[in-house]
Amino acid sequence: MTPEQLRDLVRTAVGAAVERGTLAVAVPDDLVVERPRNPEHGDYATNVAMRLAKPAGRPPREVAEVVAEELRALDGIDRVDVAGPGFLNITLAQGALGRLAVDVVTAGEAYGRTGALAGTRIDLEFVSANPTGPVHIGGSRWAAVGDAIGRLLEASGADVTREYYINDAGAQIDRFARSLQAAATGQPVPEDGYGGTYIADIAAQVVAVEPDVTGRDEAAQVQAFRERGVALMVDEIRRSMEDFGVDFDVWFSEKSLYDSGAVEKAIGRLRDQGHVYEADGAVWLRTTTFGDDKDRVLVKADGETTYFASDCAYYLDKRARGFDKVVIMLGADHSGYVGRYKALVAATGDDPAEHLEILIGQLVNLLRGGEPVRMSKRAGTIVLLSDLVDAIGVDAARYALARASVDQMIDIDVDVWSRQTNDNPVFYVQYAHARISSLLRNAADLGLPLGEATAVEAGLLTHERENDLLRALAEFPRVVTSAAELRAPHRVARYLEELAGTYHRFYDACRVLPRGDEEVTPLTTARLWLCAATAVVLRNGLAVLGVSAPERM
RNA sequence: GCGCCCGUAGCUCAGCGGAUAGAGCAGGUGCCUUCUAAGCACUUGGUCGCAGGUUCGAGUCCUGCCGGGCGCGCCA
Repeated sequence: MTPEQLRDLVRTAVGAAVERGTLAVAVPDDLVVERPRNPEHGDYATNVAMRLAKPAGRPPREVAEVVAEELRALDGIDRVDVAGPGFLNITLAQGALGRLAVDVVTAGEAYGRTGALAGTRIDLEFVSANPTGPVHIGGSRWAAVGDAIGRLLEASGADVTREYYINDAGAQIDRFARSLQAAATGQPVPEDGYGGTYIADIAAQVVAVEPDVTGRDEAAQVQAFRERGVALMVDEIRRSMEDFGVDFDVWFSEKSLYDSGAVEKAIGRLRDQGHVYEADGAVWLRTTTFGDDKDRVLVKADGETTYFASDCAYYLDKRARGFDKVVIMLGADHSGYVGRYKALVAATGDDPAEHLEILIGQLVNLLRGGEPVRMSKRAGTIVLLSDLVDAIGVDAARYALARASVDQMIDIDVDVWSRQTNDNPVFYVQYAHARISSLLRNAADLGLPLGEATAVEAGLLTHERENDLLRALAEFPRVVTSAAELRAPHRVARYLEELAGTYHRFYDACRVLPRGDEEVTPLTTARLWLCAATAVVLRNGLAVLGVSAPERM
């Protein structure tokens, strides 16, 4: 039995009491059934009586007794105790809990998935690093976390489009193009240009494709380096994302919004809606109407449009593509962007609370040997996502980046991370999976298939460690659901660490396979199912994080 | 100055109003002729930054302070 099923039983019990007239309240729909920390408090506990005490106008413990009485009569419940201030401590009937092992294996990949967001189309934008250089280590966090959030939303049934916004318009792209041109022609790095070694690589690639490029006039050269260079840079970024296990569905060009006239149209639309005005020679969007700190410029006095102007067009484009919700993940260095973006959405006539969600994640702190490293594209002290992957591998990198709350700043010391790969909890989790895989291989070698689900005597799983493991497995769907709701993939990681620990302790205490000439018993089979169920949950959980579940280590 | 985030064990961090606050690492002591020891058991370690408030109950919510990070451009 899962906590969800038990919650339904509790609801049924409350309803029965109301029916009977022993309790005068409305049946709550937000009641909580959870696994108590202390095993003496039963398999599950609920605070429903404490929540109902006030509406019922009776002491919590009295309400608890009433509900407990109804609950005891239900199927699958062994005992119900009233404890403390009014908790109901519930112990499930033999077998009701163990049956979960069979249910999990049967559900397989579907275990933990829900339909909570079925029918919702979500556009999820993350990373979106400028195509003026490779993705550095700061962007790696958003790659790991953003993709995991996408997987979580998908696990909740949402239709997710992963999107990368390519800032291929504007001044920084001009600087990039001029830097390429300078590198190709042997000139020094321009003022405010980019000087990393990758610039020379890209420049050489452009020249390889267009050997005569350096013979053209200045403007034509810069033009060619801009187009070819950006395309090559985007290719490189795409490759590093793919190598990291992140596949974007859409690579959206900012420049295309200008080329198609979408930016002009967006400004026109906002003007028609009465939110645009002119002052000091510039065109402004009156975002203060919608709670922003100050109004924002769309077109500068020199006639150039701002980044914000293309954002207006970009948002409208996303909505026109049919997304119900636009989610954007940004680093804390862009937190000032939230207010104006919400205002923009409101100005278009949408409700920001419904259609927009901006997730802010704290920045990574890059260290080397304990010393802070200041990254500079000019000085070449840039540390790349690929450097991290080369050092510790995709699994370890993704896991380490995703296991921290995005509200928390994290230190990445490539030296330390490289040296201490065995300290990365990912291996603890993966090891549990490899261990089970090995055990199931051995079982197969002994001619011990799992067999028919109906034949499993789940009631035999009565050992304390077995119960711990079953309860942990039962939690998984709730962990996924809440992690998805909170956009907090780190919760899945932390859960997996607990599950792995629970499994290791079970493994230590409960022999699964017969040794020597021992006989195969129904308990052997039941435990095999329990192991298989654990492997399923470890796989499903790791999959949410984009981390592999190895069969051997 | 204003906005957002953080402050929990020696270190790095979990803890979406619940019972005796947890994990990893670091330190100490044990456990492999039997399913993977990348494991397990035991053990050391806490004014949950400080002060008020809200309530049956606060690490969690509110207010004010202290300390740290980020942001407050006709930059991106």
